[in-house]
Amino acid sequence: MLTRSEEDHIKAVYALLQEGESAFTKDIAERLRTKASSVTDMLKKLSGKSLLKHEPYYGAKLTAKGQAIALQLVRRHRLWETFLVERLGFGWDEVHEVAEQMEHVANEKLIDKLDEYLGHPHFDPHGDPIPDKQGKLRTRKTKRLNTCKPGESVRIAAVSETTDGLLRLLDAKGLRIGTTLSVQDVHAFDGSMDIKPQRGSAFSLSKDVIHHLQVENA
Amino acid sequence: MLTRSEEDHIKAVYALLQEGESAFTKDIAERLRTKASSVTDMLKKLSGKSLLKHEPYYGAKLTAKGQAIALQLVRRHRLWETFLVERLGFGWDEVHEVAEQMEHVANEKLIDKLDEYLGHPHFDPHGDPIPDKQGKLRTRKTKRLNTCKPGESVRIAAVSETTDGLLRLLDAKGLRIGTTLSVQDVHAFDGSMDIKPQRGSAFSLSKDVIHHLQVENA
DNA sequence: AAAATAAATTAGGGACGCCTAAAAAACGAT
DNA sequence: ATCGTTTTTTAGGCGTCCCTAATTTATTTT
Ligand SMILES: [Mn+2]
Ligand SMILES: [Mn+2]
Ligand SMILES: [Mn+2]
Ligand SMILES: [Mn+2]
Repeated sequence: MLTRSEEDHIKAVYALLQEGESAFTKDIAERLRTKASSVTDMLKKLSGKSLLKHEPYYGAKLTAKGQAIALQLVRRHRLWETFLVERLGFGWDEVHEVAEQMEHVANEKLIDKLDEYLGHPHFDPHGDPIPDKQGKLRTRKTKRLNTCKPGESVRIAAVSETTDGLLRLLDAKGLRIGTTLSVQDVHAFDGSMDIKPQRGSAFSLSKDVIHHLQVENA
Repeated sequence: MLTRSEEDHIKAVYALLQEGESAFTKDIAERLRTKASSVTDMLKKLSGKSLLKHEPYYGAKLTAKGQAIALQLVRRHRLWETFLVERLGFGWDEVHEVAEQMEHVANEKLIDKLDEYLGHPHFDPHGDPIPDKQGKLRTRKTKRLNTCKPGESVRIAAVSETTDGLLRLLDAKGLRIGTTLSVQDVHAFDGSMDIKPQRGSAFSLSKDVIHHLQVENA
């Protein structure tokens, strides 16, 4: 049985490995709002449990066993987020912290039944894929909105590296998962983009917003 | 913010105070499957936080503050149990351990929304009352089935001091919350009782079972 | 009232998860 | 190649929560 702290470290390593070759001490510490020395301690401990390989000074990578655990945690987190939004009526900007706690409730039957209750969803409220019981992720070909050219028509598939503030801004602009929009203009000066949702009139989005939007062709 | 262990100790004290004047170290330890010396440590700590009063050698009583916390914990525990049984389809003998973990997820909005989602239930799957947001408990006048006399007709209101084995036995006999039955005979020899459910034929229940059944007049 | 027993507390210690400060290693820029 | 900066590790320590063993207090028996 893993502790909450062990689980959070494994999840942080997993997330960082999505971005790069190796998960570095500093980045793990930053994610978990802890100190590098604490992370080193934990990497040693998890390494001893064969959940990851720690190459001192060169970061950590998950073992197959560690990755399987990470995927289960991601599964739990995203299923609970889905439950909170779809059943309890939480806003998509309110669920992360709660799911961060709920993901540590360890009971296989609970997650199986929750998954079934929700109708085996493939994506969470932020558009992130939910691993199935075997840890398999549904992949899609998406690109970031900032890479799109004027004239393109796309659908919002996910919001990446979400923060509550970003999600509230999107809410305020009426943008959500599934919203279809066309790119009207891109301004080189500030990297902003003029877009027009399928329903509603056009408006502008800053560079800071558009690179968080993962879109797929409409 | 309280730790899981602190919360479990408060809940144990609360439960024991339902039975007696004071909650004793030994009984708390037994409930939490820990040692008396560990309990003493924790009682000191909680006493320092003004959540209970510890009279060395004479047990502990909750303060108003401690009792309010205990009631919120009981509320969370029983709401999650209700969710697990009514929404996820768990058996009433399977939910205690899971709820024991979920009750420690601390988020007021979560519990408010869960309560609403479940339709503000007043009783959990075992017939135990669910405190409302203010900690108020609905009281009923119930008695234990072993105190009933032949000829009485009663309804099962709750199962007290539940264990999974007891609940499975009741399941097997078709007895659940709300079942109406009449007392046919009581055998002084072994304390067993012959009962007849409203629908179905009569059978016998052992002393060990009937004193766990809280009933109200049908 | 003394002895035996039961219950609770104190003393001391281990594992864990976190910290700060110091030392070591790696990296980037000249 | 060396210097300064950044990153990581190591060393040492603290609070929590748990334990066993020893001691103290309370209760029950004789
Ligand atoms: Mn978490
Ligand atoms: Mn999410
Ligand atoms: Mn608990
Ligand atoms: Mn219950």
